[in-house]
Amino acid sequence: MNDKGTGNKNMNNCPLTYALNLIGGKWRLPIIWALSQNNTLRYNELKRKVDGITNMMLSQSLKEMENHGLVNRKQFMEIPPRVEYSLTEEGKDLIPALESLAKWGKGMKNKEMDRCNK
Amino acid sequence: MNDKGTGNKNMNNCPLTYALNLIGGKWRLPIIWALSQNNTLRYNELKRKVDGITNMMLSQSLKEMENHGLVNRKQFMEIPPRVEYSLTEEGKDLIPALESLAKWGKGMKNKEMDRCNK
DNA sequence: CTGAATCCTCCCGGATACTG
DNA sequence: CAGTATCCGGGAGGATTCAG
Repeated sequence: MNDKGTGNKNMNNCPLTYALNLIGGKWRLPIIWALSQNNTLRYNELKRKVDGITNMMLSQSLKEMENHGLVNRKQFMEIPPRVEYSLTEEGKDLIPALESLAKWGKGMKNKEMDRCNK
Repeated sequence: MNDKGTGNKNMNNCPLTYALNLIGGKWRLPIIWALSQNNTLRYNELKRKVDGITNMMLSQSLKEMENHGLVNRKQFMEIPPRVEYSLTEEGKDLIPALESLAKWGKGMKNKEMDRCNK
């Protein structure tokens, strides 16, 4: 399996680095975020929510996250094809941690603006 | 300022992405971690704690994090030169969020091993 | 509609050498 | 001791095209 994002050897025992590898990369977080706000989303719905993403990046990211147990993929044998994506329980467990990080990031952003306006 | 790591345009309003930009990259997290376990560290002490990092990466990462208000840099006008690094209050505020993420990552890692051993 | 395959570009991160 | 300067390769990410 590939280690995208923050690949690091010396901290292999660090679960933090492991977590960052799972949600790192340019698109994974936006995808998770979109999925967290909807029970299930079809491929093209997801593509529309994550603005600017290409088919390549979306399908690749989804596949990787599915392999990591973050995302459920449910395929319906129909014509036209229908595939629904959703977060697994593990994926949902991630949300609180992300919100905590987001809260911190918001604070940092404000302080940055303060610095610039001074 | 440069947007290393997970640079993303469409999610600029997302504080989560902002946070990830601050702690992304290959070395920032290991550095933060080392600093979080010591009140202050000198340059070379830090370099020894973060195994494998080069001068270039260490000084660059430190400078960026200092600019972002994560790290304090205290320089003593002495011979030989002495510089001490520490986390700012904002940097310390990050630790709980990271621990939350680490906890999640640990759980994910265990499940991955389960999958492989089956 | 839901992807896969190929090719290509850009820049992060590393090696090495040098400085006050 | 605490960094900087310069050059360079690899890999993540993107555009385009094709397929079931």
